[in-house]
Amino acid sequence: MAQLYVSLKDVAARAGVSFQTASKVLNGNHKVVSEATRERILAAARELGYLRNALAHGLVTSSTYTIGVIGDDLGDWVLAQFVVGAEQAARRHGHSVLISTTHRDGTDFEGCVRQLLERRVDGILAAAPRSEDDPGIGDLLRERVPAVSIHHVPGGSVPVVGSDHAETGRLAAEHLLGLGHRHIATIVGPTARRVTRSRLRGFRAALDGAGVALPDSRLAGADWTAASGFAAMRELVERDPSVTAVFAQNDDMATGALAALWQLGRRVPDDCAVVGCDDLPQAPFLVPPLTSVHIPFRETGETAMALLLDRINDNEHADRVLMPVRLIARTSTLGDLVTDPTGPERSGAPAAKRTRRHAAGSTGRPATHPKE
Amino acid sequence: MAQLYVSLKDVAARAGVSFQTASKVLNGNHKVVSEATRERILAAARELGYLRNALAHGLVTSSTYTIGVIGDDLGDWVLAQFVVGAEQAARRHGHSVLISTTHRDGTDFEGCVRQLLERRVDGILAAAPRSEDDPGIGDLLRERVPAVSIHHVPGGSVPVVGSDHAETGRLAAEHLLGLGHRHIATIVGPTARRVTRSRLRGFRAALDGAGVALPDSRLAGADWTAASGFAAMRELVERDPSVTAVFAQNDDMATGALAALWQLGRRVPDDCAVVGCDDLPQAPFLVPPLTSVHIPFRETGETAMALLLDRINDNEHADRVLMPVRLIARTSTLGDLVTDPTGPERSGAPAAKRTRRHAAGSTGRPATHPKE
DNA sequence: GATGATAAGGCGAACGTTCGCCTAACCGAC
DNA sequence: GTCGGTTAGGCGAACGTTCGCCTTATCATC
Repeated sequence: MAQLYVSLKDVAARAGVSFQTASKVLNGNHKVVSEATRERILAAARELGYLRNALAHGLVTSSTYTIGVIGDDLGDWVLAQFVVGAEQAARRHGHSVLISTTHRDGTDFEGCVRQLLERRVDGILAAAPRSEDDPGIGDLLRERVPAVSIHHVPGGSVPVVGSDHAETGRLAAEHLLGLGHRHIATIVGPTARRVTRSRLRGFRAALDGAGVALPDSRLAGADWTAASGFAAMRELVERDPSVTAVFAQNDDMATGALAALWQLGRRVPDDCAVVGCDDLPQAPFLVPPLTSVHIPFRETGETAMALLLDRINDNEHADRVLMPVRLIARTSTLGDLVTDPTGPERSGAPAAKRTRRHAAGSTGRPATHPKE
Repeated sequence: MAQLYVSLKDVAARAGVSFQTASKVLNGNHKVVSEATRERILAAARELGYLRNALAHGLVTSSTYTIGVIGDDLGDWVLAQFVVGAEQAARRHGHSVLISTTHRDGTDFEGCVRQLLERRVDGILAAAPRSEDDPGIGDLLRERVPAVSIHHVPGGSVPVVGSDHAETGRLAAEHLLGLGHRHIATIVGPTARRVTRSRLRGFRAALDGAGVALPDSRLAGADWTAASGFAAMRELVERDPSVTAVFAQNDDMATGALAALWQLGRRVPDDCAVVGCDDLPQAPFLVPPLTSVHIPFRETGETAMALLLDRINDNEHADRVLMPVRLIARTSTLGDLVTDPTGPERSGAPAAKRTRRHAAGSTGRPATHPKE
């Protein structure tokens, strides 16, 4: 930490030129000096360990090659995936990422924006679901720099990159219907969230299409956590013991549901099938391996960042992007049809539709399934 | 995005003062102007939406109130927790966080440092386990700004905040020994990693102390993923079917181990108890709920950032901090003793030590459960 | 009525860049 | 021997701040 940073002046002095000339050379402005002095300058920079001062650079060019990312809580695996994807895309284009997380209650969005704008970020990427219906957010994001969000932003003019939530619900419903289920329940996230409502809409529409009802007794609210999924599942079974399948709107809640069913002594999927959503990395290794709708979070982040960079560079760009989702079928709905969690994934409905099993098990899970 | 940013000059013009005076007032330099002009300046700033240019500010004060965080892969839940904790601590002290992730292979550490230094961060927090034994890293981190790491850094002079890995291994071993297990196996992470070796050292020492051997046949290598834990568990059982307990060095591998045991038809914990490490949020909701050593990742990040800020401010600071770890006992080792995954956690060894159960009618599942 | 203290705020310089224009030297050609 | 063109590099200004010192006006005091 001895003498900290060397400036252009230092480099220029050592090379015997003016600092402006050094600047030109170090910016790759080839044709402006002789090969000899060019070499001298580059050598001096190298020897002195010159690192351009991005502050000064940004001050004069008024662009910082830095993108601000606002997130609610990066401790959340899903949100973290977005950010990772976004960071990688940014880095590929020579940009850095400044992160700013809202307070626990999700209210400090404005403070985040301010913090980023003071640092003169070139653009803002919002990953703040809790603020999706706050009307002020739109104004903040429209204010000074280009923005892109991965959640709804009131008022428009902020492009959104997301996935097709209704399709997600539809996939889950059709998978269960295809397996012959008719008594189907669902565990949903907070109803204030758009994603909750959209997934439910798609889910319900598919059931309706098949003439299957979704009464309130088969709908339980939760808050995305495994604990809430656990409680919701118990509640569902208590309200209507005839339920044979459940769709949880995310894998954490599905994990809780599996735990509840296990504790209640209900076999999965024989007594009750479970479909999750998100396809977390551990989904194939839950007991039993969890069927889930895969959402490409990382790719969503990459796409969102790419779109933002296009906007910043005044390139053409879409106003809205929907990433594709797909269902990965595993044991929690298929039963014995799938035996190896490490094996190749199955997509969509099982190749051979079949009625629900009742046979008690030969191998495998039995130990944990006492009713036999 | 109309006219972008307003400068101090604009504010000053509107208030009818020089921009330097406006600067003083906006920096809270109270006693230097009359109350009236003070009000006028503040009003002008508010009306114009003035936001200080952090670039210019940093240029002259040579401090940016920005901390660089280098991480290997924030998609990893554990690493993300560190970063979240760090970000929150930074934010509490008015600092922002610039993140920079190494390439997939973990080699681009130098590029990350460079990127951060160009932006003149006030300090660097390293969370890059893959570089823990790269001798060059130490030199880079010592070079220009204060640094703190949450992993070993060769060469010293970079404070490290971490947890006591040997203690972690010891806790797991003693818990299993206390339950009467004697045929104990372990699934370890990559042996190149220090954490792997330390946890193994503590684990082995505790077994040694109890006169229990840990032959190579009871040791399986894996790579932290659930898939590798799954494979390792199958291997362990195949090599030595008499094993009655296993300690996996993280919860993902433990999750894979649970899946493998389930697939093999072995009851947990009756046939084989499982202890994990990390205490992921879903651990209480695995089937069965997983006993695990809790590591305070978030708090580690907070502590590391606090230490870094102390260093930056030339306050006194420790050279090494070890965060406390504790074992949370759940069904995967205790069996029926624990019935409610949502209930209060149990810490340490079970209140009443007991020999292993053999009761056949028991199911590995809550006795409270409707078997009626 | 000169003196000195205090209050209120102006002013120049510096931070490290980029950018566009300017200059000096050299060279060949008419 | 003057002209025009090219090559190599210098130079001033600007970006938006902070900081320390300077100036002016006001006012009580001797």
